[in-house]
Amino acid sequence: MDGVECVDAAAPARRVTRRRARTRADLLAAAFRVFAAKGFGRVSIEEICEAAGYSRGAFYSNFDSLDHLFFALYRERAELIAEQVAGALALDGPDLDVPAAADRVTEVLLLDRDWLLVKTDFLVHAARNPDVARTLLEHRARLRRAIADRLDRARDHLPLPAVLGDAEGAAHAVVAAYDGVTTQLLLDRNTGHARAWLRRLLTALLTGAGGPVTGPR
Amino acid sequence: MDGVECVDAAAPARRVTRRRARTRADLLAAAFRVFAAKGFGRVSIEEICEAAGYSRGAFYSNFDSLDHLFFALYRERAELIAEQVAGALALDGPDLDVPAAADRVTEVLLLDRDWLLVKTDFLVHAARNPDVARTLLEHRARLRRAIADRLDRARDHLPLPAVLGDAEGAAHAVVAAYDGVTTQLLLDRNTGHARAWLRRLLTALLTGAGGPVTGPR
DNA sequence: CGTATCGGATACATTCGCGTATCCGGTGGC
DNA sequence: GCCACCGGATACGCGAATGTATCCGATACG
Repeated sequence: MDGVECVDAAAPARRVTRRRARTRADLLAAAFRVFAAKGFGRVSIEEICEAAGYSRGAFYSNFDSLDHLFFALYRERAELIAEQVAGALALDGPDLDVPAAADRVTEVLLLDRDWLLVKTDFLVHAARNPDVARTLLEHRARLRRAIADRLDRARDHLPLPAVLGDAEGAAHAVVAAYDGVTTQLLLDRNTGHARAWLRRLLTALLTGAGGPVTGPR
Repeated sequence: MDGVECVDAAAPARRVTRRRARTRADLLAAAFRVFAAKGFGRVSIEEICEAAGYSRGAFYSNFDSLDHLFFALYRERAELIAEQVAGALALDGPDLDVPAAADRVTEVLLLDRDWLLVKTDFLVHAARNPDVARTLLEHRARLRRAIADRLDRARDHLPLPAVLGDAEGAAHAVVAAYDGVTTQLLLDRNTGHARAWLRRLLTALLTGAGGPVTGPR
């Protein structure tokens, strides 16, 4: 309900002990598992502590509330994923092999069902919290930017369909396709289908291949 | 956690009193509002009763649990929406004006933010409950079927891009686009953008318009 | 108009989760 | 190796939400 603070404002130079960092990491890892399994909002603080092998005292020593932990967890993982995606995009040269790149990115984005679950929980949470939503929107904007840059770099070899507008627009479409496939994957749990569909959608959107008039590619 | 029963199996011909039906409807309507505002999992039974103007006794007389109410609520609304979509699709003749149809469907699907919120809550719930997921998948399949039928009816005037496969495949893509746009809309609350984007995506996917080789328009 | 039943209200016991205050063992600085 | 201190464990009180058992007014029916 209250705005989740992003920075520990009034922390007067906390000496980050080795031990402390470890328990914090343990709690985050356990929280990830528990959240994925039961869903945010169906999870008690004690459950997380139990899963991590600590007591509630440890929790309150490291986090202010469950919301804060959830937020921290999301930030951490999202950062990680973003780096991996950037890496997967930067792999090949100036010309872009859309299906191949899509496969590589898919590997990162669609393979970990637990992450999709937690991410969707966070989305639902953000949808009702403008402050939280802002953070998520920023992450998405960064992701779009990375994609747009990649598309721009390859715009000589890959002319984009006009309906999508510039590279930024195309990136928007890519993210939408990703979100759409995610939804389906959450329900049918068929990663193979999801990957194939994402590749299909991306090729259809980006290359406009197989259009009605165009002959056999 | 337990499988949510769809049929009231052991109900020995309950005489559906007028009064009873009314309170049940009131509870469902109130639940919709409360769920949309706070999210499933952050809502207590008492909150719903309070919003509906009844006591908890009334609730337990009409529903077994919060899960059951949520399930019933989703079924009711989803049925409603499905009918409206079918109506919007059936409107024009054998030839299909994609942007116009998209606009009409959008009107039904994207305009009610509260419904999107509840629907996403339900998605998250279903993602962890195979039984619930099955119901949602059936609804989606029915929606896809309606779209595919519509596309089939217009396949003479609207040749589909080959990458998407048959009409069923194209319908799959349409739903994915819808889901993707929904996600973005939940975050930025910009219905105008969402509608425009859905139209863009659908035209790009279905007509393959503005492809790289094709000239202006 | 009387009565039997139905539907919702009220009251209660119980469980669960939270946040805090305090304690004790291990860790790091010197 | 001693000591101060940090970090996590334990214990406690509290409030909220749940499910049930019982009561009373309304409603339908003869």
